[in-house]
Amino acid sequence: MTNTETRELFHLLNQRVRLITKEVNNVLSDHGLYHSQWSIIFCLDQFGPMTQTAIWKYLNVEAPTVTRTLSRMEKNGWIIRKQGEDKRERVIEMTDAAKQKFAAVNEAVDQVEKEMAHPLSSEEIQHLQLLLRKLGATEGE
Amino acid sequence: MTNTETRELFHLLNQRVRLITKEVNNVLSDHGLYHSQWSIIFCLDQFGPMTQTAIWKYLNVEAPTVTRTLSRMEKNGWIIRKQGEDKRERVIEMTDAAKQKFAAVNEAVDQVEKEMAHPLSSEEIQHLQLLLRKLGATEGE
DNA sequence: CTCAATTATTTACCTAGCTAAGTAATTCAT
DNA sequence: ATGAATTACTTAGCTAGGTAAATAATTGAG
Repeated sequence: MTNTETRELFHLLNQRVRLITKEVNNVLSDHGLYHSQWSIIFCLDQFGPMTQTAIWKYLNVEAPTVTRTLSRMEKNGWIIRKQGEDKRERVIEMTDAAKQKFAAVNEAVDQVEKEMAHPLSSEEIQHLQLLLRKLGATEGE
Repeated sequence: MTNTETRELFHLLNQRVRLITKEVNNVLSDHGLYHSQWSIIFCLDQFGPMTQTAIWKYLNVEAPTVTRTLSRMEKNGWIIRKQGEDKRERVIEMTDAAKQKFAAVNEAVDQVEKEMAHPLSSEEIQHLQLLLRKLGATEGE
């Protein structure tokens, strides 16, 4: 019985995330970005230039994923990679073009996210966050 | 202010789903399956032989995604495709081998899911489902 | 100081979402 | 009954997760 509940929950989770990603990608396509590229831009805006490791650790993604996405973004003129003090590191910065576009994209994303979150009250959003944080939280978190 | 909350929420959602998928994939790898392949097997067990369209509609995924995944599963001996009455349709069935393995895999997945959901009470799971259903629910849903 | 271990990034190769466009079978309007 | 529209599925090509293994730079133990 409770197994069924759990199944449903995970099924629902997957569906929702796909739906949301799709929606966000759709909005971002007007700006020539994809969801995960945007998440990197957002990260860079928030923290300033940062190392690739810092990025993938923050996004909770594996290193090769970030390497690949950054390559695309570099090719498309969103970011540049500079060599760090430690010569193994590559420090990622937004290009001037990216900085100029940031506000508009941010606005658009806020818009969709607000729409999608609209059926929920502020308290519900907080509660949802709380429940999600509990879900799948093994010891080390 | 509320924008930040929303951002965090979507960020968290993505992270959780990735983490969960990873965990499930890890368990499934012992059985030679991946998460989305399992979701199809589960579907077939529940509803019996079904058409590809029925599958992708149920899973809320696009048709080509299912086509590809089914090809892999066919190659690996999990399913067979039979021609339907309507010759455009292909009816998908689990193989005998798949049916034999089903119980063990189901057990293993239940196990992980239960572990991951463990920090949540039954009420919390119900509530989480409710909140997720509200999220991103546009008119047509 | 030197060499083994660690760390940052990359490469290669899986799976799995997506869209756009194609093919074959069926349905439906005329 | 025929031809246009629809439907089921596929193919091609994109993004983005993941793991395993390679390379280059740094750290650290002796």
